[in-house]
Amino acid sequence: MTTIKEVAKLAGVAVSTASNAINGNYGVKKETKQKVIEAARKLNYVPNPIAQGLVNRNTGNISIIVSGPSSFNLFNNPVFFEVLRSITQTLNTAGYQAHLNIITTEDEETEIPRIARSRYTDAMILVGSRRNDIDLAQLLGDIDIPVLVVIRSSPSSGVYAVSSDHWNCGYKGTEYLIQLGHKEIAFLGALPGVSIADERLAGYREALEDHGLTYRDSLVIEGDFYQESGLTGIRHMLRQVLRKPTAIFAANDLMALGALEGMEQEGIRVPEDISIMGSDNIPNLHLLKVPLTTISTPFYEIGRLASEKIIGILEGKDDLPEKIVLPSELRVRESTKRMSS
Amino acid sequence: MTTIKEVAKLAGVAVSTASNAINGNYGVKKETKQKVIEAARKLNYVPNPIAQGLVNRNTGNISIIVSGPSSFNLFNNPVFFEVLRSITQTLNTAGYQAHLNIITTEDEETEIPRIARSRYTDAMILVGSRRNDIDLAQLLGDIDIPVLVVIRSSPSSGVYAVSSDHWNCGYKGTEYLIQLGHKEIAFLGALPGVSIADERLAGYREALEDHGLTYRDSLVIEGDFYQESGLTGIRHMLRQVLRKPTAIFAANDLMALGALEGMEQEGIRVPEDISIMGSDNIPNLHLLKVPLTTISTPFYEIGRLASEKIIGILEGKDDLPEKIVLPSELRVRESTKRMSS
DNA sequence: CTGAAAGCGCTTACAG
DNA sequence: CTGAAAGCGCTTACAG
Repeated sequence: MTTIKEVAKLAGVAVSTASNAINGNYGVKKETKQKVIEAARKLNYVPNPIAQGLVNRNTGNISIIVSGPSSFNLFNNPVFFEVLRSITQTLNTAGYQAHLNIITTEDEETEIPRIARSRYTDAMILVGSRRNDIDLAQLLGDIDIPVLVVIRSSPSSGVYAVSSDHWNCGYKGTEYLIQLGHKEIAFLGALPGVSIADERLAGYREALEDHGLTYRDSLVIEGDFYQESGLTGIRHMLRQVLRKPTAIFAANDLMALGALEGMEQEGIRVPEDISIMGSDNIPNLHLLKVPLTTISTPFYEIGRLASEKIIGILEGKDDLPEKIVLPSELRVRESTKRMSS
Repeated sequence: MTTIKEVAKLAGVAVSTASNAINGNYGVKKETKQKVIEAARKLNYVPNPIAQGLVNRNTGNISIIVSGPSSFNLFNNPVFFEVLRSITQTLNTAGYQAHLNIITTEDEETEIPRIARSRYTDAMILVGSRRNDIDLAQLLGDIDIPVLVVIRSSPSSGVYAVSSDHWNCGYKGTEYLIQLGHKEIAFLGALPGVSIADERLAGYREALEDHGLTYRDSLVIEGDFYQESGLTGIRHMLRQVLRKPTAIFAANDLMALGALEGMEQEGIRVPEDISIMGSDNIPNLHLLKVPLTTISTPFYEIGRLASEKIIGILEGKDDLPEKIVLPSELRVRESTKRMSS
């Protein structure tokens, strides 16, 4: 590995002028600069980022922390890879490295502070945490590097967020079902205190009320945004409730998949007996037994803006708002149908 | 950020003994060691890995490079996240950090050497490259840090590999179709020079021949292991060939999904008209219109062993073989049926 | 067992 | 415009 010392030697200058020539910081005569550049090229010189990091007090690394359920065989969501892809590409293009950590909800409490203190990273981007806002705010309060959460709203000031409009997603989805003539609409994915769930639920509720329908707790089903909870949640609800809903709004596609499975097990046909829609628009929904109507979330765009925001903060040229909210879109497929009443 | 200097000061010793006490390298009196440990604890001392890296000449980072097609909207495979999850967890448990790079096939040529030379990383794990073995061997030949490829065989000596038995996968899948009475079996996913494709194809061919069936080029369909190629490949084949196959072995599930879609567009029923099976066992195949029969690949296990292997190499206690091959299993669902002849 | 010194590869004031 | 010196936070021989 060639060092700046060797470059300086070949160019016949001091290491400090070699450094200045390469980084263009201080005034360097044109010719000497040329000599140094030439020597560096000849020797295939690549500055050692570790050494640079030591003096510059930064690492060029940004940690992406993906958090998921502790039963790891449930820990899968096609959304994650899409977000990782856009974050790492944006980061790399800007000359940063992405550190990846994949942890469980339980480990957040020890791992997040550990990673922040490790000095391996200049900032962190949080993906997928299902911790409620109050606890998350507390956990992130002690972190002294920039923190950004993605696909959920900021739990507290000082924590940046890039997300889509969850309230609107809940509202728009529910309104669509109402327009199809449904009056008994269930909500799948209540998770009190977690903003993404609270906001989608609030949108659902307001859509109902705006259209003169009654919000009822018995039609609100808990779910943790993983598939299994959709399956168990829907089966439980179907057995409990006297008047079955005619439609279900699921707060994400994964739970909708679970619900599809649960309804199949209960002998309920979709959409003939019950309509269902999801949210997110994960890949290949059109190939399902019942192609799923959903509301898309712009994951690639979210990841891109999250990275740009974090880089802006680190480089002191942050021109994006503290909270970025992107729009989402309805994608109608075959799991929802007009009431034939 | 507290440094070892402050720890040493509080403990009343020199920084070198503080260092020795903490790292336990040289002999240190029990009491002084205690004093140092205590001081470090009190000050919440975390060694700066950047500084350590500079003297130890390692970074503690391992790069995971995921490579995919250049048309990025096609770049999605649920397999990737599963592999990332197992690699990063294993790496982190052993005290290493995962660097993530997500690139395109085209960029491999510039990015892989760049990452290797960047000094940001001690080793690299390659995921998803569809470059043919000869070119890959050449590309990796110049890399002077340990390189391991995952889910494909090693293209050359010096490159480590952790994979499943692709030949057996092709053989076992084809044999299953033969046992169902099929005699005209197509292979979807030929990609000459790429070991995973070549090996699955070789297994397919040998299964045919072992059972007295003729291998025919016209039934071998090209595919790049992404979904789109399954769709176009199958449509093309169905229009070209005179005698339609009664079954298809797809070299991965993603192409099988594309094929499912293509056959639907061509008005062909699965499995009534044509049986199809995939490989990999990605999530939620049981929820498809036609639940897909497949051969599972142990992705989590592959990622875990890949990380252990790389760590073993870096730490000089490598006790795993240079090429690790794991078994895969048949998962029968509804996309394959017995010939009713 | 302990500490002073040198050095990892770089950058940043500062003198000339 | 150029170079000698100091320093980033650590570890590693080496002298005592």
